[in-house]
Amino acid sequence: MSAVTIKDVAQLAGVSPSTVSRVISNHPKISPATRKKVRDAMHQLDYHPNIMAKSLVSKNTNTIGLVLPYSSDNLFINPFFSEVLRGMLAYANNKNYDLLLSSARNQREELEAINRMVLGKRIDGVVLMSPSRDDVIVKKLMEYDFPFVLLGRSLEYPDVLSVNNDNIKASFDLTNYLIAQGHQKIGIVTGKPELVVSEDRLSGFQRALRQAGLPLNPDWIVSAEMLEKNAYHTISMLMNAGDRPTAILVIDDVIAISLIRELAEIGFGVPEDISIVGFNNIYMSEMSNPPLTTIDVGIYQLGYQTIQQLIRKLAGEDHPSKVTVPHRLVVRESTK
Amino acid sequence: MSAVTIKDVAQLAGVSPSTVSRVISNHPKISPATRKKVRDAMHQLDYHPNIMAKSLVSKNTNTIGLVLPYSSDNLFINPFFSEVLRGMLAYANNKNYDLLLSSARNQREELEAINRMVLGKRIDGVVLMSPSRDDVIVKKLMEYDFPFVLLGRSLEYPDVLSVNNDNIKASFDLTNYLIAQGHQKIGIVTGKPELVVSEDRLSGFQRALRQAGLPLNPDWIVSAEMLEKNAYHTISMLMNAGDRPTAILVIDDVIAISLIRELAEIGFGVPEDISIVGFNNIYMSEMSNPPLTTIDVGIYQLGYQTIQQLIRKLAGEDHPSKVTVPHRLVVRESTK
DNA sequence: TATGGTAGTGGAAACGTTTGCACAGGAGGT
DNA sequence: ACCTCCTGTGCAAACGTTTCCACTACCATA
Repeated sequence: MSAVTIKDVAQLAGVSPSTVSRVISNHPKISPATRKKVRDAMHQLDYHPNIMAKSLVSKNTNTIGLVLPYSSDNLFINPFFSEVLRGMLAYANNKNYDLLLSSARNQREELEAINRMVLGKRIDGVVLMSPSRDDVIVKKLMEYDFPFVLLGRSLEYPDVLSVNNDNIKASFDLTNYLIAQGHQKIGIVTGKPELVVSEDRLSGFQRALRQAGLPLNPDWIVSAEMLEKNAYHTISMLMNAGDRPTAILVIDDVIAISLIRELAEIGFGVPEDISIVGFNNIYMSEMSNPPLTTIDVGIYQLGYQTIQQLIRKLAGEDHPSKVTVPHRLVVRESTK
Repeated sequence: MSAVTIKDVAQLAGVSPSTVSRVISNHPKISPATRKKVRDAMHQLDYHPNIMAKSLVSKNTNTIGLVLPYSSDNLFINPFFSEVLRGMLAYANNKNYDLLLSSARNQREELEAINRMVLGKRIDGVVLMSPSRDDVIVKKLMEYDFPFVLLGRSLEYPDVLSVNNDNIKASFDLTNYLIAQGHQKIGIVTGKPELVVSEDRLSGFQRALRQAGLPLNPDWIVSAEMLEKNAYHTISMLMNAGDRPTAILVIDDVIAISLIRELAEIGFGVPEDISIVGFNNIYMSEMSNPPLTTIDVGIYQLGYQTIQQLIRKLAGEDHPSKVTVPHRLVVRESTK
């Protein structure tokens, strides 16, 4: 195991360690001759700086922390996450940052993990993916004045960085598409009420109905939770009521895809008997049977811009603190 | 930003920094009284050790590196990955390890990232997910005697850690299931030939056919690549030949699911007109329409045991170097 | 020729830990 | 009463960097 240090390089090049350090950090006043000598020595010894020692004194780690929140077991299984991560890594690696991952099974663990990373001086900034409203971690980070960015929700504080979609508008647009297709009786499968995103999508839906003067039958609102627990019963209730919806907006593509399958089991065809739309446009949505009409929320971009926000802040660059990633209606064959 | 160090704790507790350090690391010969004093002081100051300083001298980082390989754009989008990661994090976090993520767009970048982490003393061990056969990184790590584990392939070297499935057997089992269902004409959609996993699954398939004395019509072998490029044409060729297969084994669930949809578009029902089976049992397989018959390869376990292998090695524990995660046939409704 | 300025380099302290070694004090054996 | 041994603690060096400050040449200017 090679343990070549800056001193070895210095010795080989016939200069002092300070000079080597300066060459590494591209200090302006190093003579070209010295620079070359040192570079050659570094190369010859296959020198790589000890990052621990470096961060200990320079006080930055070129690392961004990411704690996967406890409420996200589904988020995690959900293909959503790996696409977000891909976007994050793309930007981070390009700027020479790495991602440090930890996970938590509950809020205490989440707080612990963050404390360990932040107070342990292990990372320069942190991404908060916890989609719920709870602010104890945010408060703590603000108190320490530690750089962080929120993914998937925003906060009124003007200087808190965040990256999000306009979920209200997205849901509004999606509902209006259904209305424009002639649907008058539209149901919805809602997500966990404690999540901001669920609330936003529900409210955009309601607003669109209201604006079009359409009714919202309470029987047409079911929760994803209910659906998961007892799919058959829930769907039967919905579809065998005297007045059944002709279209259903589903809070998430994954759930939409599974709903389509469950409808098929009971004998309802999509889109012949009922139209289904989802949210997110995950990779699978295009490949489902039938392909799903949905809102593309720019999953990759969400990840990409989250890290962009954070790294820009770390670099002291000026930039708006709230970023809204645009969404886009993708019409496929699950609607008519 | 709190900058409380071991010295602050020592001062408050009225002991020396060494003693504090010993309390932290549970040194046996510290008197209970001192131990309590120090613990109280730590708590009162909300002390968290500076991990950089700690690793600098102790020479371990409690961090495991993970470089996402360049050939894995699909692997990455593939829900497979997030489930593997979930397994990895579960074990790692439980043992107080974190994961350091980097990605690479080509082999040079991959090597660079590994060098940076390994030679930079940033990690204690590394997971290699690159599923192809190329050994330059493995050679380098062996040369340095740096701990690593292979995920998704094994190597003849006796002391190289690896976690894998028995893909030959898995494919053999899956094919035999189809044969037992009465299928005599079975086709296959193969993966990239340079991947070990593709090769193994193809060879298990061939072996089962041979053993049953069944023919393998060359027209019934198509590559996933071809399918992706020109699905319609490829499928038409397959299905409109005089002699068409009654079942198709597909190298990967994602591709199987998309194949089902494409067959539906041309007018072939699954499983009425043709049976389809996949590999992996990703989360979505259960929710597809129809639900997919597949081989569960224990994705979560693959991740979990990979990290287990590595951490055990780091802890100096004795254990077998090659782990094979068992697979399991999951019969659903895409076959008859 | 003396003076000042600048470009290039080295010395040494500092970052916050861990740990080998030394040492004080008390217990136990003769 | 003396020696030995053990328990618990402190001192100081070391880990591999960065960076402030000082210093040496050398050149240009007066």
